[in-house]
Amino acid sequence: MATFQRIPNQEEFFETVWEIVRQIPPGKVCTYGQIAGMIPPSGDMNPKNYEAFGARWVGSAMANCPGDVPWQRVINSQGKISVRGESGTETQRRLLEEEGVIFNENGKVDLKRYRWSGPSIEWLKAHHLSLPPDADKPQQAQFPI
DNA sequence: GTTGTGACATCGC
DNA sequence: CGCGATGCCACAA
Repeated sequence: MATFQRIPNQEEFFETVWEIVRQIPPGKVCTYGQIAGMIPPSGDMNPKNYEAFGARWVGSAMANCPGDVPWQRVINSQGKISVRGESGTETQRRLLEEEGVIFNENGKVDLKRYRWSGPSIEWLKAHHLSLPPDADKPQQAQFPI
């Protein structure tokens, strides 16, 4: 495994996504874009394009994820659930609430509080991944609730 | 080979 | 804050 700087195919990409998602601890959430940002784009693709569509591929990976992947901890950048299917949305919300994640009146999660900082640097290096852009960035923003 | 579409992100109104 | 439009990749039919 390991040692790939570009994404040979969708399967590799999916595996990497799943591996990252498995690192998310209970009670924490992560955004599609954040995960995509940890995975270097394939050499064949413009970084800009990857940035625009990488998050979707993460979503595709979730749609086909194995049973041991905590997919419920992956939400969109708005702190909202994007799972297709209403039953799926309910399931995801319930699972997160079981882990202690609180949803506000708008059905959104406070990302500033529950956002996963990302895996350890060593873990990223071991998988030849990039550091999340906002890993150590101080989080100051609104608190809509 | 063409068309449709996706578990997204961002900006504008 | 909510909703609509836009961007523009890869894959399935």
